[in-house]
Amino acid sequence: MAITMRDVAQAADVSIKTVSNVINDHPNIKAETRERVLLAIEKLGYQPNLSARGLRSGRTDVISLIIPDLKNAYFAELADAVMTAASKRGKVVIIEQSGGSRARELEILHGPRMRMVDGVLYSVLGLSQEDVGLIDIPTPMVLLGERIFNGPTDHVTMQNIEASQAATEHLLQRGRTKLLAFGAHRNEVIGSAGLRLEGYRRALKKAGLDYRDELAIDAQSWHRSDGAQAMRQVLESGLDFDGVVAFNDSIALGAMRVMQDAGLKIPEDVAIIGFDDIDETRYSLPTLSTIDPGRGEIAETAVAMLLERIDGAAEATPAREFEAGFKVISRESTAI
Amino acid sequence: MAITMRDVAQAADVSIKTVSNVINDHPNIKAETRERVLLAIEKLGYQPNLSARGLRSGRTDVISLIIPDLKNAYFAELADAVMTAASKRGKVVIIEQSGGSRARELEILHGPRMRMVDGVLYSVLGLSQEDVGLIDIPTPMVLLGERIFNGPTDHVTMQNIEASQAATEHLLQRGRTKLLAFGAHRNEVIGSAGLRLEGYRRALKKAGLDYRDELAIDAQSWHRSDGAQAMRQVLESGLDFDGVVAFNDSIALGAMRVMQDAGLKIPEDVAIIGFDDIDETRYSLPTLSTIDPGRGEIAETAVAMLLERIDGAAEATPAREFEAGFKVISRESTAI
DNA sequence: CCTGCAGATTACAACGTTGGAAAGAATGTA
DNA sequence: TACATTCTTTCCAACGTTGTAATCTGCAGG
Repeated sequence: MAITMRDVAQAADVSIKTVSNVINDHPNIKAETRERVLLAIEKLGYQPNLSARGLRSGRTDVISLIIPDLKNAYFAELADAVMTAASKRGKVVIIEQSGGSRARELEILHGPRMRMVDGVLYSVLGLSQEDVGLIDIPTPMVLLGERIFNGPTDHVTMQNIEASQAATEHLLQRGRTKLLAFGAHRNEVIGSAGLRLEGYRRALKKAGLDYRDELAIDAQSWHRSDGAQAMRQVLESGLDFDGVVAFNDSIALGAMRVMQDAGLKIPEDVAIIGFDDIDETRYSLPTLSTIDPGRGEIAETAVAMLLERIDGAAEATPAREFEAGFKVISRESTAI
Repeated sequence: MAITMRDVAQAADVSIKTVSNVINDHPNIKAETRERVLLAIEKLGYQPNLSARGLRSGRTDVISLIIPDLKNAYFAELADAVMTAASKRGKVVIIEQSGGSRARELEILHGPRMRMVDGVLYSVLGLSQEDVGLIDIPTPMVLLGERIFNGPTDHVTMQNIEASQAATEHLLQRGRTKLLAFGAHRNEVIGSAGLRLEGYRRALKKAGLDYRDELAIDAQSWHRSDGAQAMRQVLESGLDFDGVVAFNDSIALGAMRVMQDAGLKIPEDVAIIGFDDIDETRYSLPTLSTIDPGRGEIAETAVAMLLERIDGAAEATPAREFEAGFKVISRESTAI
């Protein structure tokens, strides 16, 4: 049916192996022979069978990206960055959505699909630190995110504490002192919420302010609706505040919307800063100050590390931790 | 190294083929044997080698989704819908981003990666009707979008004209008569822009209003920034209007932002409706009325059609055209 | 003219799985 | 008991490619 190496070999009057050698750029091929083979490939429109290659060589040039949810702008942008980085290096990406569910993440990690890819980028959400033993799978892996540290694999993340501290200081510098830590998970120590809360506390402390627990506002999952919901409760409770450090952009946008509905002016009455620098923050009303988490750098580094593991180039290297640089992006929502 | 069927066969004391038969649910296997094999699989943690299976059977259970850009909310949501539909049927999805470039789309369509997937869902942007000959590839394919009609393959799309007409009527019913057709491409006949403009015209005509060319506002690519940019020009020009039919949500949101900056009240001064029902429209200020294009139905149908083609179930059936149903979603931006 | 050697090409096996057909076991019928 | 029939299992080959090792070619040096 389809054209195989056999057909090319026949057309170019060489052996199948020579065709393979030409395709794989092996040394010691006469220029004239190479020419002839390439011509035949061109003429017949030959395309290699990647399943066969995968079977024989153990490589598929496919990597898997496990993320909670593509509808979430942060992950959509991360996926884009990863695919771009992978594409540069000749790899394609299979995206697997976990929904952030523990069971689903384990299912994916231990499913047969893992055997079809050369490696995995795993953005952890469902598992947590005590599950560190469960992520030791035979497929090369690079971990993303803040849920598991010091695992058996390379790990790429952002400077959560430092960035959150910087975001908080950004508001403090503008004279705001009654700052909500918006999107906290109080029982969490690591994890994005835990680390960002820690950064918030450090900034307060450095400024000589007391941490007040009632200013830490819970919002379990970080969707826009959660931010809206949480802010509605805050306003009802009559809590007094003049600034919001939101732990991601989506809840910041949700909260902003609710505050505006309630007649609060941003940034005059309340200044607000988010986290992630999703595209939308540049177009909201007002535009949202935020933290650029270095998504491009994260994706590039993660893909590069993964490929080193796959190639065995980093064989001897122990598990690495990498933190991308961040930037405070100042926009209208804190332009006081 | 890894566990193969051979190991399982040995452990269960049966032949390799019996293991294969059990895995593939072949008829005529003694319950006791099946039990024994499954136990061995469990015990050894066997995972099938998908490359080998792909080579032998010609199936990989992977489908490819070609879209312009994952950062675009519409496509992120479409990708999510497609992956969910595919996952239900045991398939995974490789996403390929084309950037909407003609060259890149052709490269993907004719690249070797096409041979690794069972089928393709191709959301056309770079190619157009006169390229219809170029999309006749050996891999089963279902076309998405409005750029190419009556191609050699199945095609799933939305009711652009009808939906745009309904959106326009939605504003007309609310007493607005000076409506911008926002995001038009005047030279286009088919394509989303062309069809949506046609729907706009039909609604005007039906209401006994004249089509005025100066109200058709160009915005080439439909990103938020294009909407903002185009609206800035409209406002500068002093054009008089009281309603906007935006041809997608992103440009609607961009335009809304610019109008608000200029002191216009929405919906009091200008009512606006978008297209696509992306998540963000539920949280913008004001929330944006829009058209739900039936994304879920589109994804489900497209995947189902593709699988029928792959299975050969629709072998005899000629190329099909399917239009998903739409809904007008009325929100604050048109709540007059 | 033979030998040695590097460069170029090829033969062969193997990767792990499944399709097809043959062989073997179990059951029913005369 | 013998034989036909059905169910169950196995044997063999093949999918298209690449790694290993072997072969072959041409040429320099003695």
